[in-house]
Amino acid sequence: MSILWDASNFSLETELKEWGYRLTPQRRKILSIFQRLPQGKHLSAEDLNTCLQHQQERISLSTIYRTLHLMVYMGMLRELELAEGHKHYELNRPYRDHHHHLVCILCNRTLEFKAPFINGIGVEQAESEGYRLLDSQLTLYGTCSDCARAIHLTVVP
Amino acid sequence: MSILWDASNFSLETELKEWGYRLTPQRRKILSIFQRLPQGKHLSAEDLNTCLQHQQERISLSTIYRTLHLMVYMGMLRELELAEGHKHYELNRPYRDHHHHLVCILCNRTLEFKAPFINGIGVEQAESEGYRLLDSQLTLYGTCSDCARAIHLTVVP
DNA sequence: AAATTAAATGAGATACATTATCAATAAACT
DNA sequence: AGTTTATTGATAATGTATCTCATTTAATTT
Repeated sequence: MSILWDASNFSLETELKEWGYRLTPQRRKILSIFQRLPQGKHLSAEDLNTCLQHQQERISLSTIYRTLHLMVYMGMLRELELAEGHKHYELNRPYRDHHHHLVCILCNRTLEFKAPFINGIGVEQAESEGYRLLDSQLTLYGTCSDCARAIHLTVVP
Repeated sequence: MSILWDASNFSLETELKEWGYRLTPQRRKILSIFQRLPQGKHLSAEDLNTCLQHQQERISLSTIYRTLHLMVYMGMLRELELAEGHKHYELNRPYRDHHHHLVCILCNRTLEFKAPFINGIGVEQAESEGYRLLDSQLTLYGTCSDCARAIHLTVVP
């Protein structure tokens, strides 16, 4: 299985069945929220929770975390390690908008950029070690120009 | 400033002074631990804490966290975002062993690999946005062959 | 060499994200 | 419909990291 699966011809039900998992309303609902998310938008577990509450859905935090893990494991979601102290998730759709991140370690401002050939490196490296690749992320850490300027007026946290 | 600085001709004292920070025994001690670490080895804040205790050094956790942040900011350390739920740190010595990671999201087994040209992409992208690049990390997430085999006998956490 | 001042430290409290436990529930299969 | 077993929900527990503030100390000045 490659990370390049197509979101359009995709059934949560058959995907779950393949792995021996069950189709539940909670899993259906959570996936549908990610599928309706605008390009480049990603949610934390807490974000997802409040989002569900706004839709009058009551899914426990335990289930939210469990479902996120499951969907990362099955390759439906990407888990983003940014710099805010909690993880973010988004649909894993490399065909449409697989992207990477440039993060300011001081203010956490994050810019996205594309680097299509990274995926090739990832697949090659993973397969050579016998891994099934789920996601590849290039993250650049630095300081943005605003912070570089501000740092001389204040102290590092 | 580039991320390609040379660890051999390097003085913590002058580096700190350049940024307007003070040289303290705690900072000296913490850096020296990283400098004596074997290739490819990285420590979490907790690891560092127990390591210091074994050496009869008593440095508070607050100071440990503050020093790690400071040294990442000054470019002496890399902060690694792997999959264990806490960050790891290692000396930032791109000349000698700048490497990337392939992580199994189930057992956290981590392999290192090199991809020298990644750095070029990083510098280019960061500079085009006015960032000062501190580190670039390509992280591949997947499942290793052992876990892929084991998963059919058990349940996803 | 003492006095000054501002950065740095330590200890503890605190916040926050995530995981564990376990009884109750409900998919999927017979 | 009945059975099995994955899944859920509520809550407690864990663990990483941050905040606060009084105390200490490095660097600078007199």
